[in-house]
Amino acid sequence: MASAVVTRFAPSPTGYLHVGGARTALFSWLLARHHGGDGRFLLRIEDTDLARSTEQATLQLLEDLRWLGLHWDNEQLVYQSKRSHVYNAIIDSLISRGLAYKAYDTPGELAEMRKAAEREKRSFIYRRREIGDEQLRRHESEGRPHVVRFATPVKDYRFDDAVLGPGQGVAADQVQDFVIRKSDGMPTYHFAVVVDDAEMGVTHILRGQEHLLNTVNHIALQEALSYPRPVYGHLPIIMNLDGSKMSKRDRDKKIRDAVKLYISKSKKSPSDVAAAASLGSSRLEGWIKDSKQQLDISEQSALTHVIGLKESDLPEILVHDFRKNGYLPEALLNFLALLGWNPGGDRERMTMDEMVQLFSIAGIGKSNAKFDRAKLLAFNTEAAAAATPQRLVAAMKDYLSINPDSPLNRASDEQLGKILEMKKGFRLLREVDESARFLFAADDQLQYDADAIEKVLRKNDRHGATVLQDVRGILSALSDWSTPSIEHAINTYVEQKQLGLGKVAQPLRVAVSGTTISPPIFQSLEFLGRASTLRRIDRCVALVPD
RNA sequence: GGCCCCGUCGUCUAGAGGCCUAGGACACGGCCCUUUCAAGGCCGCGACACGGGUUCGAAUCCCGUCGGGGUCACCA
Repeated sequence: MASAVVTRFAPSPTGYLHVGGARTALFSWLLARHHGGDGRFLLRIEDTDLARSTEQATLQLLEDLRWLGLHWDNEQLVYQSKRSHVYNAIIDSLISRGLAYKAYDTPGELAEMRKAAEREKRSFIYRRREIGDEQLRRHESEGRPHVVRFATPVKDYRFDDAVLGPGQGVAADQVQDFVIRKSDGMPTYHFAVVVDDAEMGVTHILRGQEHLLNTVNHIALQEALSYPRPVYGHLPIIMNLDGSKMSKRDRDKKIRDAVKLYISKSKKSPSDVAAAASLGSSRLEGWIKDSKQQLDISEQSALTHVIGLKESDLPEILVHDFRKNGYLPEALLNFLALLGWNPGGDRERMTMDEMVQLFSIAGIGKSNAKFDRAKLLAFNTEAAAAATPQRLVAAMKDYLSINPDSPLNRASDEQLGKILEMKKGFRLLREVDESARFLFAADDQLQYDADAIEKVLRKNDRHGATVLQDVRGILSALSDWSTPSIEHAINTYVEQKQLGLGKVAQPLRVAVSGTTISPPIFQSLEFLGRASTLRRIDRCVALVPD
């Protein structure tokens, strides 16, 4: 029997899934699925940081993973916060064997040691500091807070990385005694990750390159606990196009800049803005001043609404952001897979099944990759073009479910299907949404673009408006209200009058949509219906100045 | 700054000593199609970071320089 491949994704719950995390999850998932029945993909929630972890954040994380279709094989999710007893038992035995010890340094002392290291231009290395028995007893009787540190055996630590190659690690002079249990009694990431991976039988660990040096700590722990060493593969990091790190804070930054601009331009006070967005004014002002503070999703959308910043103006960072802007999960996944991995040769467009079949750690690259949204957009366009009508309707409904403000939420499945068909060639579902909204507006509420009216209808002695009048008569007399019949009638008119089709189509477009851009006009008219079409033409003609 | 990783078109990459006057995709530019916006078709622009070696021969191997990134938490 082939030996099993067990991979895992072990995020800490901080809300919706970051694209970097999504790629890590994808690679781990692909590796497991590539091994078919012998492969398992496990999910574990690393919530040892009690202050940061919330139930809602976990739910959001799971929502994104499900949307991507990266299903995990363990029915029961593993929460590290619920396993303290397991970790403590092991830590206590480590202490009794002299392999770990309690350390009583205060934060101030540690900071001082770090500063000293910095002054001497060397790395800060914590090694066990001998304190007398007497002082130890005094600390204990005082109940002074302490951490537990692992007494890392001092030697070279080297391991073979499946991505970066053999001989990774550090020399003996870089090893240090890291914390394995925090003063609040929770294990640190380094400890919990090693114990859990061993207990869950994880054989292959794919994670970001920022973890490369952590591996040394993990190996040292594995040796002390007689755990097998899994295969490690450290993935290149995904960066912004400008080379900065892709961070949730990018969205806050964009909003913050826009808010500042808005406040200075509109001459409104921060507290006005805060009130309009139903935020506390101290919350808003604190956030404006401190770039480390972050808004949550509902605060973000309230604020952007107030200052007129659109969702599509913000950089997508989280999987949820892409979903909200109308990307298809298969396109995101295909694009993400190619950020750091490729099957060799010129192969780019792949289905999930193809990726599963072709995936191998050997195809993972070593250098960091920049996230180019333009390419993702092209992938999405192709994925949408390749999707079946049913698939697109389902995707559109998913999009609408998290964009509740869209009037398209009133559309039936059949109507959505028609709209999607009209918009064939679209790039994003958001584009379909925004370009089809006029179909759901009230006839007497439609907004007209002044430039469009001027250019298409008023110019040249109201030529466009005159054409509209003619066309109105033709349309009202039409016996069959269907796309072919409308098209035929208009074409006949165009030939009679020796006009270009544009001279008729554009006025019509403006009249029913309010702008010079819309889905194909004849199909739009059919969709709107005769009554609406005529009402809009009448109202529009009346709006054209002399 | 110490330690560590990386370095092919603007971007993602193919390339594992001769197949490379370096291939593909996206972006960009031009043309075509066209009732708008897209989509689509065709053509084009465009890179082996630099300097030394090794070799008959290097994008591919070695060294150095430069550049980018990671890490130096009681966060993961």
